[in-house]
Amino acid sequence: MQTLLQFIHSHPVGGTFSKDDWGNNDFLGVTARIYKPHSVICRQDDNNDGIFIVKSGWALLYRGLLDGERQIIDTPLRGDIVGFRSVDGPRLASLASITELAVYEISSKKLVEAILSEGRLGKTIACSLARLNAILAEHLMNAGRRNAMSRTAHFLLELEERLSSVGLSAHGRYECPLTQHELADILGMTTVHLNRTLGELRKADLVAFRAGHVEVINRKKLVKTAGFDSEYLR
Amino acid sequence: MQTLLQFIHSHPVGGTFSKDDWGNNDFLGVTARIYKPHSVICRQDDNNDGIFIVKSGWALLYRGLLDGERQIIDTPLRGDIVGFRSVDGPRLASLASITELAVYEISSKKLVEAILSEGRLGKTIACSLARLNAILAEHLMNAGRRNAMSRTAHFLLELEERLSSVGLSAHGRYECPLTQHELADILGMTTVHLNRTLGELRKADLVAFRAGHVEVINRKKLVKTAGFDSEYLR
DNA sequence: CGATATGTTGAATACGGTCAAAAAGTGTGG
DNA sequence: CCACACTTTTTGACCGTATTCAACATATCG
Repeated sequence: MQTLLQFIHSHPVGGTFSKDDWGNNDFLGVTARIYKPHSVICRQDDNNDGIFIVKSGWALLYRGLLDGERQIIDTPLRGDIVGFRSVDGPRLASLASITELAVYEISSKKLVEAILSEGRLGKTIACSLARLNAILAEHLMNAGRRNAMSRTAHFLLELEERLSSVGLSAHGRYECPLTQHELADILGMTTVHLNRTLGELRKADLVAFRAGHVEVINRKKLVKTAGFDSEYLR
Repeated sequence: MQTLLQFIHSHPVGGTFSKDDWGNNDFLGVTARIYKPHSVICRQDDNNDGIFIVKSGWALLYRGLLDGERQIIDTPLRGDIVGFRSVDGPRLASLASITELAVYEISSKKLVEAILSEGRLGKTIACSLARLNAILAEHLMNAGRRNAMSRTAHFLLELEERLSSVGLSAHGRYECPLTQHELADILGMTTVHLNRTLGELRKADLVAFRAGHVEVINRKKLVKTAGFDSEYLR
């Protein structure tokens, strides 16, 4: 069973981690816990303060509204850190698995202690948060200022880029287990409208999303309709 | 002229900073630079890598689309840190002043060095980023899943809370120099529709936004229409 | 095979956008 | 203090994108 330490040193774990930045803490010895597909790893408003690092699989980080609507905040992938808060307090979002999911869980308190004693770890965490920030800002642009077409196109290109940086995409193709319902909750639109939009993207030979598989067909045109620039994912 | 060090130790600078967390770095001796209203402090795609800490005044952090639309990502206020990136590279967003604005600017490189040698600073920066994360996630919920009414209500409540934590709001009243056009670019809607929405909020005696001044009238009903819970701002 | 989740399509509706113009506010110089 | 220009706010009429509701088709799974 691979420990967190071994995972951090293993081949492509995003631009997030550089080796040796994690000091020598006991939590590096933890092994990943495996969750079945569609299980809830932690729930919004819960009071446990663990932090998760995704080892493999797909997950959803989402916040619910009182009226039952939800917005998916992010789809944490291999190497992403989830759940760091600036203060003690209940969780702001829920985390659920889509596929089988392996995550390392470490105590928030211990992580903060480790940051305090090892500057490089602080930098690592700060950089990971800064990247998530950039992603959230781009999602905000999506929801606020792009129409259904370019929004959808943009997110599919983002996924490709993120997956490819952890070795899970190549040649414009990748596996994507998201349902259209989940995609809609990411993009802030209805399932029905997303479905029609995906249809249009397919008909225009830009990108095909079907059966858990995405294929970029005409990258140039797709990038143009999306207004996509991958700089924010670096 | 107050140095960054003195500022950090001065009375309410959010929950962002705790005293003594900044170690002993030369950049703590910088003094704030003053910008006139409506000046551009830095521009998206620029290659300077400075980091800004707002001392006083209102600013806008925004990203532009190719078609000329823009989405305002955040309104950094007293004590907020702007511009930290996970990697070297061009700026992802522009920063502009609305009012006269005083900001400390420090070199990204020096800050990272300081983080590496002083764990407490890493923690401080990480916490600041985590809070910004929470704010961005909430803005994403706004744009994605709340209608014009509750979205507007929600943001006005957020501003009140954020301002109050740095001593700039009390008794449900605060100064807010944002134009309706800027507010619309924050909320991802058009000026015209925002104007009508503000009218409705006023007519319903929930909150009044006029002449650079906001007044919460019926907090209970406002919180309810917004679905507002301030936990994410802690 | 039946049950449930997911995807697809159609028709009616609504929320917010677009376009245009007027009213009110702000600032500047004569 | 007024005239002028400019920005910001407000209002009206019309339009379009995305939502809603509903039905049906197609996978997926025990």
